[in-house]
Amino acid sequence: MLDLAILGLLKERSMHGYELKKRLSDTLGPLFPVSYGALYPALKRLKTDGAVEEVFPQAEVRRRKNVYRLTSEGQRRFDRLVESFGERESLGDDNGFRVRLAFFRYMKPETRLGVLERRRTVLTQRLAELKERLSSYRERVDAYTLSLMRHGMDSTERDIDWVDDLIRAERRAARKPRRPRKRAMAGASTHGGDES
Amino acid sequence: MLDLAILGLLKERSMHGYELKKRLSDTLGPLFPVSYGALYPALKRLKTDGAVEEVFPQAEVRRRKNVYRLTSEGQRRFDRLVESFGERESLGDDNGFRVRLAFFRYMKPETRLGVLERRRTVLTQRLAELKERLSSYRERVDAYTLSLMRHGMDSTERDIDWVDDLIRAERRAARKPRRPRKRAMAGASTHGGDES
DNA sequence: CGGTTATATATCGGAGTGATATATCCGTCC
DNA sequence: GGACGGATATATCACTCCGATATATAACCG
Repeated sequence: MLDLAILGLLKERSMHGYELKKRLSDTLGPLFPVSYGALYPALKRLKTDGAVEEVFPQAEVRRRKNVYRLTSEGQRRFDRLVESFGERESLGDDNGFRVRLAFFRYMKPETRLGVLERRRTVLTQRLAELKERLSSYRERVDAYTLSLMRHGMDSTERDIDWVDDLIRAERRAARKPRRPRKRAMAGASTHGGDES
Repeated sequence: MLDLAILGLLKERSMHGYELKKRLSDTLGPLFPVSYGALYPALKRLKTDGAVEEVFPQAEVRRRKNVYRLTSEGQRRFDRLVESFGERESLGDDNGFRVRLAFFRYMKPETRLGVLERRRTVLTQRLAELKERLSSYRERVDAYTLSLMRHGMDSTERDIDWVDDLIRAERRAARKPRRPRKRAMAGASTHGGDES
């Protein structure tokens, strides 16, 4: 999860921890919160595993920033993580999808479609579960819980619509390949946000 | 978080771990996922802290279920946890609000309003943050991330509307006190679900 | 009777949170 | 110029939670 985000950012260029965190928080903000307590241990882990390596900038004494570069092993790791979406990810893990979406540009079109479709499946199951619970517990729960369930269903339905838009846009782009260059994704652009 | 849910359920009646988990998953389902790996340690902790105590049902050899009862210390703990909403809870913690809502019936009207208003503040801040990021990074992010941000804003706006409905209903109920008994919360019932 | 499913508790490694500590670097106000 | 505050930068801590797994017994059913 965090690994994926780190590896994804390092694909663009080498960075140090603080910058990584800044980048993630700046663009995704509350959609994917990152804490230092997770980030620095993750970097250490990735370094141990050989997915990233430390790079020492030209000068000599500059030992205050730890700059990391993606290795080829890290490249492979990123691809593996991307493909694995939907296997380890649980019903409650919405961040996983968001992060993957944020790095969609690095994936092959088929991979993108696969991720979107698995996401759709998860959301559909969630919706079915909520409907099921609502109908069998309607009488027994209080008005607050009822409202919670209903809003949960509404939100999930909207998330599904959004994913459907993304799927449609992806299919459209697959049919008439890279023409609009800058103007892709037009259909999906009126939607935003995600999750439960 | 989990503590609050456990304590809240035990207010109704004494239960053992498995039943607790079942109850939570049955009513809240994917809106508040509970794992045994969190539940059993939490029960042990609460017992050590004196918030719950083990109760041995009449018979002698029935040592297969560990039934827990809420103590008066546990009662106080529940109240404290409820009031503390918004202090420890971060931007990313949407479960906290959901669980509290599921136990709203045990709170005083003022407490309910307080929780709702703090929730509203968090969501408003989140929305502002998303808007801010969208406007300052619009040119630099790809279409996928853009769509993600937009959907995030949409969802957050809907969440705010929902909370507003709940607040209105709460205020209404405060003005003409407990008349409709069963038919409270009418205004908020067309909405449901939550979170980014 | 044996097999499957539901009930029930426990524990483990790994990962994330929120807090805190501790530096250095940089601008700027007096 | 030097004190101060804020941004930069890394690290670690206790705690909580997740997902998986192990291990029982009870209940149902053909």
